[in-house]
Amino acid sequence: MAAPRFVDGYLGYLLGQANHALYKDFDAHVRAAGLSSSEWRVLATLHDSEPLTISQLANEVLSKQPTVTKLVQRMADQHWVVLQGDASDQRRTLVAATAAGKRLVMPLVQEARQHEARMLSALGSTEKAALRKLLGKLRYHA
Amino acid sequence: MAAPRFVDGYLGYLLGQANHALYKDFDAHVRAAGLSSSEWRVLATLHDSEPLTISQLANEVLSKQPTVTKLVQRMADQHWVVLQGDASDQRRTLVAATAAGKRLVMPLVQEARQHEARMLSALGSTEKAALRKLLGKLRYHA
DNA sequence: CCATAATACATGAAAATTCATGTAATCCAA
DNA sequence: TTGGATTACATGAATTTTCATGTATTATGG
Repeated sequence: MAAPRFVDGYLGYLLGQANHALYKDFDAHVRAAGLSSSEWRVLATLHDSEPLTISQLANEVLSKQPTVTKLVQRMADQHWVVLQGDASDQRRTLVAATAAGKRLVMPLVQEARQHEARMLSALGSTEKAALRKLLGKLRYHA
Repeated sequence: MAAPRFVDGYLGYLLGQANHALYKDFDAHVRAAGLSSSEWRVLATLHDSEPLTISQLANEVLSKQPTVTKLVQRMADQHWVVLQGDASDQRRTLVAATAAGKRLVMPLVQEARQHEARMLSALGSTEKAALRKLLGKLRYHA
């Protein structure tokens, strides 16, 4: 038998693989709706949220600020989001989902819930709770 | 109290956040060694592995085939990997880490082990085992 | 106040990624 | 066999992301 590879036991690798498995499976739905995965993450975040600043959004969607600046500019061109200055701090740009953006993403959110349920059907309810708790701990501890 | 956002309960989001937290923290070490995160993943995979084809590697590092083709070409220019045709199937290109590539990545692998241990120190040993098992299940079930 | 620092974002250039497609090698069924 | 799929990879063009930097606004210590 071959010696086990480093990556096969490495948490970063396991997390990445699990994350990718979830993402890749659902990506077809996202593309079918006419969105890129970045755009999906933005709209999934904004559709039931207060407007967020560029930086807050960058943190949410795990990207860099210039990436998000340009991403939301493209999305604004398609009228999926609106950008407006924050009156209380003129350095900030607030990003909000438009009605059109919400209409576009709503069915996907429903599909995401169903997809998640299918993925989690392999786990018992105790395991599900444990997983969420463990992921939360990891994220917090980083 | 504000209504909970969709993303805050969404598994994909939690996985992504946990993954990013792990990655972001370690990325400074990777950059300090003169590697991009893609290059780190390639060398971490190859340093204790048999040579892999481009497609196998793309699957391992969660990228697309053209991305990896060009990535390993750049890495070959720096003599971190070598590319050679597979004699038994001339369509294939095999990628292997060079001695220089291994020397470069070895200290990082050690740091990764330590970093992982620090991250996991928030969890008990039962929790650690549970986490690995759960991630494995998710990945398999996708 | 004021000068300085810090914050928030935009932008141009460079780099990386991805898509669409092309080519060559292999497989396989008739 | 052999001709049509299939597989594996490379490549050019387009897109996206990132880096480095610049500008404007807000915070803060003296």
